[in-house]
Amino acid sequence: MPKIRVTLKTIASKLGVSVPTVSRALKDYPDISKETKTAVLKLVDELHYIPNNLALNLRKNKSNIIGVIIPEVVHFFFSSVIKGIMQTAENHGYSVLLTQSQEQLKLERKHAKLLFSSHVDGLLVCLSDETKSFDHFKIFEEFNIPLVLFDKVLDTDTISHVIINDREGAFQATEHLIHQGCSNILFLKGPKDPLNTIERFNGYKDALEKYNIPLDSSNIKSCPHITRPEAYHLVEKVIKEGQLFDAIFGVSDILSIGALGACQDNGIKVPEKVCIIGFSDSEMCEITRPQLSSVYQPGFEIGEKSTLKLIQEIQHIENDGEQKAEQIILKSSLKIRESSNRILKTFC
Amino acid sequence: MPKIRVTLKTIASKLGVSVPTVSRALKDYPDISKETKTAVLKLVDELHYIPNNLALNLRKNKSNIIGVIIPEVVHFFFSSVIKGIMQTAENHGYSVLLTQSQEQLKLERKHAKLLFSSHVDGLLVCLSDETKSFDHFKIFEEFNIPLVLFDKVLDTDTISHVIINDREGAFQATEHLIHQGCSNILFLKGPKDPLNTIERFNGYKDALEKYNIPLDSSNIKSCPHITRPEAYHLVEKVIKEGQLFDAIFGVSDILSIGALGACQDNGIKVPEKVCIIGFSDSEMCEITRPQLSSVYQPGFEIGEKSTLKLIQEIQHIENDGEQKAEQIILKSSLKIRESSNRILKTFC
DNA sequence: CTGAAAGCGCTTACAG
DNA sequence: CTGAAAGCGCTTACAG
Repeated sequence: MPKIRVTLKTIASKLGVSVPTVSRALKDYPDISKETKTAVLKLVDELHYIPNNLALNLRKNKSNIIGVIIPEVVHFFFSSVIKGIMQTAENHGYSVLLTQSQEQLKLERKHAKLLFSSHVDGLLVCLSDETKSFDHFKIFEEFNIPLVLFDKVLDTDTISHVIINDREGAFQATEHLIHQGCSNILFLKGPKDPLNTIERFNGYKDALEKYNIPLDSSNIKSCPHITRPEAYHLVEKVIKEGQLFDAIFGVSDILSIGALGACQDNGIKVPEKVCIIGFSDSEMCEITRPQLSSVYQPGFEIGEKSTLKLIQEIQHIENDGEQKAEQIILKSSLKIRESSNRILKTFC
Repeated sequence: MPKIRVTLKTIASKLGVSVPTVSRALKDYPDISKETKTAVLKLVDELHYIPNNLALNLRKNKSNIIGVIIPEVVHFFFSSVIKGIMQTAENHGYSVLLTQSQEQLKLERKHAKLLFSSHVDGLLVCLSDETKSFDHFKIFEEFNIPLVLFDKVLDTDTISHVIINDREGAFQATEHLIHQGCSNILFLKGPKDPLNTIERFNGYKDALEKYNIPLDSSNIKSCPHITRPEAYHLVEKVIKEGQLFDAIFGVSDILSIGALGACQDNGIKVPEKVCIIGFSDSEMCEITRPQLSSVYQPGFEIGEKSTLKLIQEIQHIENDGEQKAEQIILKSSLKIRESSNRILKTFC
């Protein structure tokens, strides 16, 4: 036989007082007799009273829940972001309702609606690659529910967002390759062009320009599904066809790792003949031989900063403040490892 | 100025009918006039009415939320489990409230309480390594809120759980090493011994016994933090000290990968001199050279099956059924790759 | 110091 | 076919 949940009513009737009195005793109200307070606290403890958040939320019109829509969970970068979100949310008394768009606009829409009806206090979204407008988030704006975007965003100056400086990161990576003596650099990208891929490409271009290296469009290669075998076969094909190159820059580590494998299996020494660098600095970079250089993308920090910004907006709104959108740009940084380092070789 | 949320009241007053009538019109009640129904539906559409789940939940005493406590998010295996949970939950109309214990009993406790007060309909837990009892989950049992454990469990026949056959998986891995001609097999384990590590050790022992290989306790090595550098340095030390071995079985891929690096950097050929196999079959296994053999642990399926079991229990309870605990054991399987394969070498 | 009343948004017997 | 009433568990002005 399951127990009946202990409510304020249970306690009130056991004590012969009213429900509001119990409620007040629990919340350290100024006017409340010492006796009732201690009696209430004693019973609360004995009966293991746990407040019903559902009722609280309905009453206060506040759920203390943050909704999250993320394209993919099984991914080093995104899971780091989630961790940053969860830890920050928890520290501020919020819970996290997590959903996954799987890069589909349809699912993103569905989850936005669900999270709205669940009365989340705020929403954290990394847009799917299919998303080209903010239509489905309009209700959040209308009802003053804060929305903060991170990582993959669209151009906006009305919605706060946290991104990294993709262009600068890609610039540094490309410049580094050039400093290693490379000038014929393959650029491996995904299929569609979300804003951050475009920015990475711009960074690549910037660096070439700075060093007066003409941009060769045949050096731009696309891996529609962003998988390792895809990059492997693509680079292998390039090699077999005799196209020359002395470096590879992949917009994602997994692409660079596929490229590395293709070079190795076709007798091209890395970094001696070809330098390779990736993007994200996932844990896999330390596992390849040679270890893979990469542009570090601070996932945890992105989660942390977006959540802080969101909570700040939530509190601001609760105080009836006007809200202005803010763009937060985090710094990426170069992690040079063996795959692009012709000077020193380190191990482990 | 934020809009006021549209409620049944808004619609009722615009239409000059009562709130219950609107409610009934929306839910396809039998007795309801065609006219009111169409009028209501029209307004619902125009005003973009979205029901308030908070109110619904309070009323129905059901949240359609599943609580999840997982030790770590940034982890290939766990994130696969989470994906399985989320997809299955979503397909059945449930949302997921995700929390992370970080392997700490203290946090697990805290989250259990929080999830209880959030009135989750059921709870999915992978126990932290520190957890030695079910005390903090007792309230769920008392109030008939289903709990399903997965992966890391304690011995129980009152709580349903989904695990893999760790012992069998480890047995197969060890037997495979023996078939490769190995007989002096290092066993790398973590610090504490959660049930699944013990089972993996038992599988290792079983295989040695079957082939009459004496168990050498100096072959059992511990990596307290389960990190790659740890395993690297441990195995390097073993090599430098001249302890002989011809194979390594790590209870986690990351340990085996560290071990692989140590062998390679110390001139020990893999798999020629030493065969190596890991556990989990994470994506990293395909990235090392040689690629790492591993015992596949079906993460997505574990998430899927636990969620299905949980939902089944939730529905069973809603129908006042008695509940019996079930143990679901999923099969692991061997993924043989280069690191333990002396016969054929494959690439890519 | 404490109780009665009202209300958050919804649903469901009970009347009519 | 529809409304008035009650209630899910809580909080907060309003009286006294």
